[in-house]
Amino acid sequence: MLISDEIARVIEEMLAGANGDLELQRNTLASRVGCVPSQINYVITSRFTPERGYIIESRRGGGGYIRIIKVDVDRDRYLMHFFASIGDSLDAKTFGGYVKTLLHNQFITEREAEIVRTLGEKIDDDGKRADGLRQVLLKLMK
Amino acid sequence: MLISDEIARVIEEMLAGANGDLELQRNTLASRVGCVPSQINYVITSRFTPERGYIIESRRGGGGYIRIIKVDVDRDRYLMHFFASIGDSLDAKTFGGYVKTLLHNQFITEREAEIVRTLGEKIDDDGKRADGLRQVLLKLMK
DNA sequence: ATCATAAAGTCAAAGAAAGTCAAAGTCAAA
DNA sequence: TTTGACTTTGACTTTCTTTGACTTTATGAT
Repeated sequence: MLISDEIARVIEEMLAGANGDLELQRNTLASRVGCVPSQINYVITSRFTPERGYIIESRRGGGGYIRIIKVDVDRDRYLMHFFASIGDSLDAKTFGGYVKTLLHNQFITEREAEIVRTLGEKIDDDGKRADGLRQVLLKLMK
Repeated sequence: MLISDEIARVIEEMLAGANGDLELQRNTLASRVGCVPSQINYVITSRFTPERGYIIESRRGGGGYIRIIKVDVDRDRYLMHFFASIGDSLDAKTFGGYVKTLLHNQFITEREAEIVRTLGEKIDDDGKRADGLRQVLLKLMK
């Protein structure tokens, strides 16, 4: 049984008890579960990724922390479906369509749509475009 | 809980009760909140910066004080200046700095900042990055 | 003018967290 | 049995905070 899996289990447990919004101390967790601190980073980057619906924030120095937010993708059928339907590649035109839909359904404001369109135009790669849109959605679902 | 955050909280509170123009005694505040006087300076320089829309004045000696003014910058003028300072090429880090500044000065919301950051990460080219940010600003200035 | 006192400012050291990265280990699949 | 993905470890880096000794500036009394 892997330590990393154990760490992930503990984090998920804490996350559940914190309504999907958890703030933890890296060193504390590391010593509690018995591993080196940097392994916490490994677990987070390998398992609590944006792709899987997690948002990570952190701060160093005194009073530092790591914040893990679980985006409840199931909360909204529509968004979930939307999210899934994006796929891993998106040409510019389709991208625009998605933005329009989001705006229409009031998931984003007009200003936000402008920003997404404008920056979307600067992305060359279809994969990155899909990735970007999915990540934006995750942030907004917070 | 950080003492610096507590100090910042107290200052903001006083600032609110003083219509954005506050004069305080460093030593008095320090002893009230229980820290060394120089920590007040630390909090001011790390949190009440011009970037975030504060002006600091002070005087030493008998009857000395620190004055903190929360300033509301003129939107269009500021954006214009900002716009000009971007230039035609922007590395990822500088881009992030600009976003932070816009957020701090409340020209964009937290959500909008997230969008800009997320999509900004998907842009490879320094020129396109600068271009994108400038265009976003133009949209917001409308 | 000079000196005592009262502020605030500066700066560097120490402390407290988290981040990065590469080397070494594990293990299953080809 | 070699390869390659995934894991474990620890040294080193970066960021942020706390503290205190020392400096500078202002006021007022002698």
